[in-house]
Amino acid sequence: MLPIFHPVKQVGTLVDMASTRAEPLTLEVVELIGTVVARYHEEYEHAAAQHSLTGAQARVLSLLALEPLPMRRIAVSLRCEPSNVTGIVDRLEARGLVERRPDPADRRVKLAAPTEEGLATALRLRDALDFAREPLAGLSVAERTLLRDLLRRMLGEPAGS
Amino acid sequence: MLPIFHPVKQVGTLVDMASTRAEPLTLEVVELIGTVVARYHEEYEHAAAQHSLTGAQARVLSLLALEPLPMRRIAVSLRCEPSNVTGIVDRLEARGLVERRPDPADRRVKLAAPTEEGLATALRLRDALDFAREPLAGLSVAERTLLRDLLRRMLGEPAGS
DNA sequence: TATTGTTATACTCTATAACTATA
DNA sequence: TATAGTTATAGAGTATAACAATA
Repeated sequence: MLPIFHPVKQVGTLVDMASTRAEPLTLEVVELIGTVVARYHEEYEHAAAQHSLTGAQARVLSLLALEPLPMRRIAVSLRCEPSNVTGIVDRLEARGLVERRPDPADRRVKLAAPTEEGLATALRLRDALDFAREPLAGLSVAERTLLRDLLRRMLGEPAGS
Repeated sequence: MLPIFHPVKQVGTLVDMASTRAEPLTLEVVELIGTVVARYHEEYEHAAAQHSLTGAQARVLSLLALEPLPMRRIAVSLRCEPSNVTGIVDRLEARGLVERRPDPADRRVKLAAPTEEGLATALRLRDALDFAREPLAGLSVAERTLLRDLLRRMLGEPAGS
């Protein structure tokens, strides 16, 4: 697994409650997705913790590893209030993983950018996130293609290759 | 979507970083799973918020709706320290959604159980979690079966029906 | 002694509102 | 006037450590 995110812990509760709305197959798929979500978060939090980062800090650092961003844009990506980003970047900056630079085009803007050490940490973080990559290796190319198309359709995306 | 969980916000960052380890197909599946995870959490948090519950509170309430549990068991399910459960159950109890009962078999134990109102809230919460149920309806039975088997294999579970 | 639940403490994330400096 | 970022504040979740009651 690679992307982003936060805490998660438990699986399989509501699904078990008498449901009159969905048949067993659908419920089982829902349950499996719940398990995937749980696994995903555990992997992510664990990988972050290995670098003494919280989930939010790891998300921001990973985001900035792609490109430096204004504080505002970080908030949009994280879907949180801009005021929260101040603290998260403060902590990353205090650890020397991120720095704030002025934006030549707009003096109101501060661009958060990873330091060399921050970039290295982000790369190591990514390599630690093997949740999806490893289990996916057990599927053939045809199966992964199938899974991709099914997930795309489930997410309402175009199914094409 | 039904089960459990917590915050999540952003998708698709680390995946985009130059990866020398996985080919494009696998990375795309990983990205899609990240999107599923994000969607899952948004749905869950939104459903919880509709009942003025936090994600953690909704998780615990949903868990107890299946069966009353000792505080310790709740902590195990949530994968957090038992001391945290005290506060979460406190808040649910203050709202009249949960109550603490003695365990006749062991006087050290307190069983957390949903009140009638708590049970009703848990059921309404479940009904609000349509993330998986609804998009899954767009897949045929054969496709859902396929998705189920692929997810099972990805999670290292037996693939049988 | 070991276990259950709680309390006390400290840190992080979160949203809201008010503030500043720019635009 | 509007926007970017910050500060101040308060609530919630989290872990750690120490505690009382019970086993």
